[in-house]
Amino acid sequence: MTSHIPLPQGPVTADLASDRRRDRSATQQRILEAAQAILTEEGPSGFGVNAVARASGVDKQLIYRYFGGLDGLLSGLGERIAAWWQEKLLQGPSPTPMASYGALIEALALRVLHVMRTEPLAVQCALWELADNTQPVKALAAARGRALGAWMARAKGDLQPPDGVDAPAVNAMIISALSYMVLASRNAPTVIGLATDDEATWIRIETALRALIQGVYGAQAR
Amino acid sequence: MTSHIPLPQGPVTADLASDRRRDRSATQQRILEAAQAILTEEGPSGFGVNAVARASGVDKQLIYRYFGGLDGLLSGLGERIAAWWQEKLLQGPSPTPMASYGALIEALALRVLHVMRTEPLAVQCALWELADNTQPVKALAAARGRALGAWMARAKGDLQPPDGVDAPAVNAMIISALSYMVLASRNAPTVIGLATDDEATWIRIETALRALIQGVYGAQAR
DNA sequence: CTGATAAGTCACCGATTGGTGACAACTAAT
DNA sequence: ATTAGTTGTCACCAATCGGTGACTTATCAG
Repeated sequence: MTSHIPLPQGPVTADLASDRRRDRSATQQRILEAAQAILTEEGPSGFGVNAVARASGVDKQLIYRYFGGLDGLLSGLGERIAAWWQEKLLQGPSPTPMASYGALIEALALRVLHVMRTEPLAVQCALWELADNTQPVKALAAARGRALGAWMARAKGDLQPPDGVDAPAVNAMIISALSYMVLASRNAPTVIGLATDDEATWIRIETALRALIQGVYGAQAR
Repeated sequence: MTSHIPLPQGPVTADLASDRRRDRSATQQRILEAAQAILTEEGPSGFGVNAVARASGVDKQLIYRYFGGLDGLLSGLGERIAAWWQEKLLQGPSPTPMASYGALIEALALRVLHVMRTEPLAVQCALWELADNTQPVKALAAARGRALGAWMARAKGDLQPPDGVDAPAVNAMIISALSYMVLASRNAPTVIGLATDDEATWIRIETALRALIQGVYGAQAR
């Protein structure tokens, strides 16, 4: 936040600003941190070599040297964000084995909703995945998918969905619904007739979510 | 498609190319058509004054004269697309009064899914609404909302959702789920673990959709 | 202390963007 | 036929983009 301005740092004969010693890996780190910050704050459209160089106070030439260009930078950022997803999903109420399959999905859905609503980076990533289809961005989507899968595996135990219900399809729809509503609520005060700028609406959404899940997976053990 | 190249048309003393007589409203129409085509084919990121001018074979100066710039062009395009939405939603199986509230929502959801899957413009509009928050784009979203509402009003009759179910919230989630899945399937072969590049998966999604709706709105009259 | 090499810096490139000013060509009313 | 006003055309602008070449400066092995 404080280093967004490319410090004056003496044009010639720089004798100050040398508190930042020459350190390749530290510079790489600075670049990646700035890249993540840019994506978080400005979104995919504001992302680029120039913006990252500006925000990190590092000459863009170094981005090319260390990451080989925009694609390389994206790949590096992708790895960083993949780790971030793991952390964000796994933290919070620990995914202990659940009482029923419905409860498991409910917990997962609520967790996803919470992360999407509180983490701008999550939203920007989702947005990017929808708008862009270049390889590094696809890797981002894959990383999120893995994080979700890991969470499921940890919490599932030996629970099984009821017979006659296509659990993967239903689950995908539920996660999709939440993702879309959070994305859409960013730019519009009302989404499909729901006033998403009102906090009470999100309580209604959570309730509706429970109703949907109970409806398909049964009102069994809760 | 054929007029993407800005026809040579004699730099001086143009005696041909005058089959296109000087006609303001016709030119405006050409511009709007090209704008819609660009949005449909290239998406929001490819949209711009230069692109539209190029595609329509019209000098971009005229875009500024007749629409007052990019924002004005977007507004004009917005009106055009609002009408398009009305048409697309209302065509197909006419929204006759349904047997039950669940059946009504199911029909609406299937209609939306069909339009989203078969009309690239619908997808690009949704994408644009998510990525951009400028006024003309917001108007686009509002237009779609109105089209949906009109469909509902026409088909609803005096049906009422069962007591104890927050119908607006549930409906919004269902439409959101479908929207997100279609959007996400554009760039990724698999969405939340679902292979959306396989047509069979979409049948599963429709089935899951019915299960969800019956779950909340009851298995009553079908 | 001396070089070689890596790290950092700066000035540029071509392309593209949204946007304007000035001018030529056509149309229509007088 | 002359003229006024519209329509179309073209050349330009500043800003930004991703990307590169060439330079200075610091670090460290010998």
